[in-house]
This record gives sequence, structure tokens and C-alpha cells, in this order.
Amino acid sequence: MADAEYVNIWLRPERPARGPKPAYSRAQITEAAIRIADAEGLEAATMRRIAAEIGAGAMSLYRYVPSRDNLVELMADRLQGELDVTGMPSGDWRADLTRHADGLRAMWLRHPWIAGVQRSLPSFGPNQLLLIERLMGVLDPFVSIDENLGLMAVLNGYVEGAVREEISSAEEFRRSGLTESEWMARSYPYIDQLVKSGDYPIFTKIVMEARQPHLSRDEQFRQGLQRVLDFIASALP
Amino acid sequence: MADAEYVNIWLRPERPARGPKPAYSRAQITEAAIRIADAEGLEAATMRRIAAEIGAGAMSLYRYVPSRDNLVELMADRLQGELDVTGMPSGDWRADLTRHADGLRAMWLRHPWIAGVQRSLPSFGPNQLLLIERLMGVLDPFVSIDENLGLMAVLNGYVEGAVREEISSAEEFRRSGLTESEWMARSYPYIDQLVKSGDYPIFTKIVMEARQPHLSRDEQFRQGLQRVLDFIASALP
DNA sequence: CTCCACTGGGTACGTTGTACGCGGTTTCAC
DNA sequence: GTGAAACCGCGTACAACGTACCCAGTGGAG
Repeated sequence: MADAEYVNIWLRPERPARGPKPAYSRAQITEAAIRIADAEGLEAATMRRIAAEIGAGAMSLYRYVPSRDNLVELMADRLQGELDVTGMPSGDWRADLTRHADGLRAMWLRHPWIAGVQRSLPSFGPNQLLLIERLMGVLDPFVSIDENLGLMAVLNGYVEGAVREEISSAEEFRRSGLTESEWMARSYPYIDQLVKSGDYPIFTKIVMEARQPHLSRDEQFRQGLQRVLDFIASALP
Repeated sequence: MADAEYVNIWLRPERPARGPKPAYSRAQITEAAIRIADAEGLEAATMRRIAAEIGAGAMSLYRYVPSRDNLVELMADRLQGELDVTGMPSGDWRADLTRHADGLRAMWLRHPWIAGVQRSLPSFGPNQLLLIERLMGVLDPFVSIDENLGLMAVLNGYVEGAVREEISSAEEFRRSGLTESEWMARSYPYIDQLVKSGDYPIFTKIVMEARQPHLSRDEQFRQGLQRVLDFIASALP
């Protein structure tokens, strides 16, 4: 297994020196795979399906990518490239972080399958590196690098957690083919039974009193984000 | 598909009235599947493997569980049952939340495959309901139910994010068969090249200056958690 | 011109989830 | 008590998956 030499896929050379010109490219394959995953879920992006999408034979893909797992890794890094960090340390850290959080959420919602990809060890792909530079550059003038790492962990944790919830809802509806109201109608007897049992007062409180679930997703997200940004503000000098 | 009637697996009756006594049980199957997934990863917990573990035929499992996806859902809820919330609103909210965060992290580390299970819509299994009651009961006396939901989202987001990072490291090492130091040695040329290029000052700062990566995982987690708890404290009256 | 490292891709293998149907077992209606 | 109905465990079978292996063709290096 000479392949084990490459601990990192970014170190593996894409094009060798000799031989005929390749008909496809890693980027083209990654793009096709993302297109399929967006439309029909990650499990629909099989090697045969991706190959068909670009008009290649199934086994041809293995000339460009060592395995499907590695391809998924490439897809994940390509997604990082969708995050717009141009002019990112702008001087207004709150605006920068808000823009990043909104952008990150929007990207995840465009590509919900990313939630099912447990990130591997930091692979430091080019897009990820750019993101690190710009995003952590926002708070770099104000805090130590350790504090910066900690604050970014909280911010990203909030965004990811919130968007995971949104995604799993949407995914469930897609899979079951139900609309949100159909699903709620279907669930009502069970929830009603839980409430009526009297064993779950807090759960009942959530069902009966909470206004948050009735806000739009955007509004819910924005409110939580404000909370996190206030927290970050309190950690700055 | 009469099965579609059951929007929720908890509504599906396990044992019917008539017929011979079942030889196995849903709990037994779930337990076996968790045992395998803990030891060899979720993808090793195939239907045949699980069946072999309990001495059943492969197809027998389908008498107890509608599909593998549903079984994974059952496994995830079983895990919630490992979270110890006895005597949980104890009066000391900070101690309660610390205990919960530590317990949640420990549970995820015991069952790392949970990171790859994107939670479906809140299925309100019995364990999840108990957790909601006890955990949200901690801050219930102090804040509105909406604020409580928001603060719990931040807390859980932090814990999940942090532990996901730990898990993906461990998983990567397990899969590659390398130790942490072997992996670092293998990655060194690439990282060195990035640093030497001078294009990534913040990344370089992380590599050269940050002390956080050199702390023990426990210490890293605890420091971040203190930050989040401080934040929660600032949101209480 | 001769090599041979490369190309795209066809065939084939092992493994997966699970549909279907079988013969046996338990409970209910009468 | 006796049939029918509802359930049981499970063997067989199939489609779809990732990918190992092999092939004939191609084009730059010597």
C-alpha cells in the first residue's frame, strides 16, 4: 500500500507527468458528486451515479480519487470554498462574525448532507486554510490565540448545533414525504398523550408556552446568534 | 405500507397479542448492536452481524425492528439512558450543568459512532423525555422557557462540537492504525511547508504559539466549558 | 521508433439491506 | 375442541454497493 504514504489527500499529486491527457478532473468529479448529494442526499451519490453524471465509466473515477470516503472528504472541503470571507477582517468584528454565521448556516442548508459527514482530522485543505486566516483574523487583534480558538469553538458550536436541528427536520420530512403540518398532525396523538399523562411538566411547558418554536427559522437562529455574540463581546477588552 | 402509520417508532407496539412468544426483544437487539458499534464502529453493526451476536437468523431481526435506520434510532435513544440525571435539579445549577456536560461528553466518547448519526426529528423516546425534564428543570426557576431553550442550545452545541473534534481524531487514528505521534510525524512535512510559505500567518500562530493543543483533552474541554457556564451565569437574573 | 507509465472502462467479487415465503406455534372465536 | 388467524424464526434471493483486477489503447521520454 503505497497509498498509505499520503496521510493527506492534498499531498497526493493529481496529474502525473507521463501518459495521455486525463479526460476528467478531480474538481469535475467533486462538483458532480455535490450536485447529486444536494438533490438526492449523500447516499444517492454512488460511484456509478457520479460517473454517469459526467459521462464516464464507474471505475474511471478511481483514477482521480482513491476511494469514496476520500471523495467525500474532497466534497466537504469544496463546500468550505463557498463561504465568502472576502475582506473579512473588516474592522467591525460583530458584522464579520454575523456574516460568517449567516453564511455558514446558508451553506449547510444548501448542502444538508454535510451534517452526516463527521469531519476527519483537520486536513488543512486550501479552502479551510483560507477560512482560518480570515475568520480568526477577525478577533486576532483583540484576544490571545488560545482565547480566539475557544471563542470560535463556541460560535461554531452554536451555528452547527442550530443548523443540524433544522437539517434533521427537513431531512425527516423529505424522507417521509410529509409536510410539516402533516407530520404534526400525525404526531399529535402521541404528544397529546404525553401532555395528558402529567408526568412531563417541562415538556408540557415547551409545547404549551414556548414561543420560539413558532418563530421563523431565521428568527430563531438570529436570536440565538445575538446571544452568542453578546457573550463574545463580554470576553473582549 | 401500513408501517407509515407510525410516524414515531415509540408508537409501534413491540409485542402483539396473539402468536408464539418471541425469542428475543427489541432491547436485546439494540444492546447487541451497541456493543458491536462500540467495538468496531457503526458500519460493523450490520444486520447479519447483530443477529449472529444474539444467535438469531439475520431476517429474524425484522420481526422486531422495521429497518436498520430505525434500529439506529433506537440505539441513539438507548444512549440517552446512560446520562445520569438523578437528583438533577439539585439547587446548584452550575454543578448540575457541569455534571451533565461531563456526562454527555463521557457518553459520546464511550459510543463515538453517535457522531455519525444525524438525529432525526425529536422522536421523544422515554429516555429523551426524562432528560428534558431533569436538565431543563435546572434553569427553569430562573429563566423563561424560551430563554432556557436558547441557553441549552448553546451548552449542548459547545459540548457536541468539542466532543466531535475529539472523536474524529480518535476515529482517524483508529482507521489509519497510526498513533498520534506517528500521524504528526507523517503530517509534519505538509504543515512545515504551509508555515514556511508565509501565506498563513494565523495558521502559523496556532501551530507555534497556541498552548491549548498541548493541554490534555480533559483540560481543554473543562476550560471551554467554564467559558460557556460563565456566559450562562451572565444571562441569569 | 520503441518503451512503458499512463488512460478510460468492462467484468467480477464480496457484502450490504431487505422482500418474500415457508412451516411451525400460540391465541381467539365459536 | 377445533378451525382460522396471527404471529414466530429464518432460509433463500435479489438489487445495489464499493472496488480489485484486467484489458487495449495512448502519448511523452530515451
